[in-house]
Amino acid sequence: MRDFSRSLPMSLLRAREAVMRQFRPSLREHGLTEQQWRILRALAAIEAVEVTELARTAFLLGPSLSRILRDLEARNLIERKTAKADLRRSMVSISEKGVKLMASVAPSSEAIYSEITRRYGARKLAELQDMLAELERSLGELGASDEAIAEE
Amino acid sequence: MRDFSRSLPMSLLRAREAVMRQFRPSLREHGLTEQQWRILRALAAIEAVEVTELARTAFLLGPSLSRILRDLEARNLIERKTAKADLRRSMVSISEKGVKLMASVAPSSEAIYSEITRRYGARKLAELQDMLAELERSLGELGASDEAIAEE
DNA sequence: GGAAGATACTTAACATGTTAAGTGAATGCG
DNA sequence: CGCATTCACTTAACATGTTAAGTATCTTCC
Repeated sequence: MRDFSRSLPMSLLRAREAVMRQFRPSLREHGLTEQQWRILRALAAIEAVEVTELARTAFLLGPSLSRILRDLEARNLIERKTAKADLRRSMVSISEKGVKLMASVAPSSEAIYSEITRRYGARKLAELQDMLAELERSLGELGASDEAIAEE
Repeated sequence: MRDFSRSLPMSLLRAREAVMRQFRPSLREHGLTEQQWRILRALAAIEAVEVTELARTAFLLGPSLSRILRDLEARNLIERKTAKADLRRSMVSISEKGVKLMASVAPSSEAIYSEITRRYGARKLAELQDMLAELERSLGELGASDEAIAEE
């Protein structure tokens, strides 16, 4: 069996950890986890979104998102309103306080990203991202999460 | 601010998830999580290891590993002995039952890996792994986990 | 050889990942 | 219309990630 330390999942895990290790301390100083930061960033780009759509863009599972939104709301970093037309849906948006928090984190976050780009090389980084995207495509078509296949 | 869905951390996260989505169902059928599987694979390659060294090879933090080893031991998949020379250290090894479980999982795991390689391309896969390894190197030198730097 | 510091874990506490089950609200359709 | 199905979330339960604190053992150095 292949030396598992050189398997694709391990390579991806280690690479991602190497990257996140750069960001976590800064986020932590601002009282944010990686996931909370993803949510704020996703929200900053739009007026309001449904929870399900937010889960897709922030790449979080529903249950995780549910909990995190509860906490972010308690901290007044986001706001929710139930949609008028469909009481099941709730629209989530970033609050003014959330925007301010983002503004305070963004500079250091940008600086870290720039430093990563500088060390690894911008061209190489773009190449890597392309290859990762194609890996996703290669696997996405078949192994998607909820294929309508008989549960047996 | 950069569209975060195209950021490096997200690219790596999505790619890894696309890969792991292929493996999880098979592991699950055998009652193993991804991390438990990593540990068994790491143990299969050697006679016995210290916990700290195992944490390094399986890429798990100490506390996670502590819990998982407790559970794997309860399931009789691994064995531990405290080292004679140093009572702090404990040597971990895979049990016979653990070896058998691995043997039952390995075929499907290998098949999945082969299919991923086939879909993405062996050459491309090797290239990707090289680029990931270099990303690690680029970032590892400075941002390592425990640099002896003033706590402020 | 004995106290201070370092080491190898383990526990604790809280946040998230993951799957299954629950809840209330829309939809489809006879 | 009415009832079964689907949908959009939320809760529950258990496993892991992450940081801090705890415990026992070992090492160092006077």
